[in-house]
Amino acid sequence: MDRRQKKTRQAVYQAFTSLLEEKSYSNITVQEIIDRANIGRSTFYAHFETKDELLKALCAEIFEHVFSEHLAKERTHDFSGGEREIRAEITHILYHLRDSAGFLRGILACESGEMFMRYFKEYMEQVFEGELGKRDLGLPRAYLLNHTVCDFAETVRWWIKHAQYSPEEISDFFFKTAPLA
Amino acid sequence: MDRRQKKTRQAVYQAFTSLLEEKSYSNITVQEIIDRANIGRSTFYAHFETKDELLKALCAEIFEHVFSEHLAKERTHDFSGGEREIRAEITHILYHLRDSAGFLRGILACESGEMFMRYFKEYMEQVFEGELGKRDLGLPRAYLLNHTVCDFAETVRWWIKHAQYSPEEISDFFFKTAPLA
DNA sequence: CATATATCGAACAGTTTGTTCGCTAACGAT
DNA sequence: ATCGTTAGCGAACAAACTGTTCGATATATG
Repeated sequence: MDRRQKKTRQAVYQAFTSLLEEKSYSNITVQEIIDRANIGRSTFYAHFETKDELLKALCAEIFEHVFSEHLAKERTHDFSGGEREIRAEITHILYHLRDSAGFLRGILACESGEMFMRYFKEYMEQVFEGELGKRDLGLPRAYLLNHTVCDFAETVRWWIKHAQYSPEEISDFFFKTAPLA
Repeated sequence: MDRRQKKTRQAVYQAFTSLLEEKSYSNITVQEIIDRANIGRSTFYAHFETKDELLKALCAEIFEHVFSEHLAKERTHDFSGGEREIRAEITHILYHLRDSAGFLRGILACESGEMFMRYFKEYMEQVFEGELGKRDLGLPRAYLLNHTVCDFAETVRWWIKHAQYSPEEISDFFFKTAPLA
């Protein structure tokens, strides 16, 4: 990709995340992003159709990082077998998420979080897809998957607000109630 | 309150909910609400500062209804004792929510569903406060409460999207994984 | 160097928002 | 029934934001 394009995208991501740490998503205007990124108006629209598309692209970038190991595993069909593996994977993801805590705090600050959470859950679905408990609780599979994914996502959200816990502790919390056995 | 004011508020609520059944919150403009409610522009702004304030007021109105029984119980210090009572109460709340399903679909289908969910969870905290399982799982109480509240809220959100289930079935689903025993 | 392409930024039309203000209509207390 | 008070009306307005266009300029890449 052209160096200029990379520079522009980087400036936009940077401006956007720094704005997200100050105010909620819906109160941020394209104009503010443009001003802070120091780019021309038409340049922004050459890269992103809307503010929503920008958020989507940014989330994809973040998740590319957070889920990199999982996606690599999937590509090589190296599906994890037991509970030990999924525990390790979850803890791993939590470590990655902790690195982005600043950005997450901004984007999860109330209203703005919804969209991030939606994308996050999409990725988590892939992680939990084959890991749902074998014990049949008499629940629709779709319900169980949604339950587990939301459980984890809300655990992460809670963690961001109560930052005193370690990834291992949070992982423990999650597995104490999750129906993954 | 002045009859005229009541009439105006009613017209606005009505217009807003009917719009929410057609399109998502963020795509509804104040102008549309005004047009459908058949009121003057300045009249709307005399009642509500912003669209968000309107949503807030409407949520408060809805919850006043949905949680009326629970709030009455709390006022008379008639705290429920066993699992049977809380199950009945949850089912009751689900029945109330089903009545507002059209409105909920609109409000949950976008970014600002977050706002509704936040208010909803606030109320649900009161409901679950004294009902957390006695079995100590070694989890912080704040975590457990958040987990349970989010679990229920997400169950409701899932239900709105998969409307083929009855309140009783959804209540069963919820209690199969909830740590309330 | 030469060609392609990214950026710039001003200008534009179209929306939406929130406020103001003079007028009219409805209310409710006496 | 009257009368002072209050609510609603709606046109007009300034301000902000959006998304697009276009010619000029700067930069990248082969």
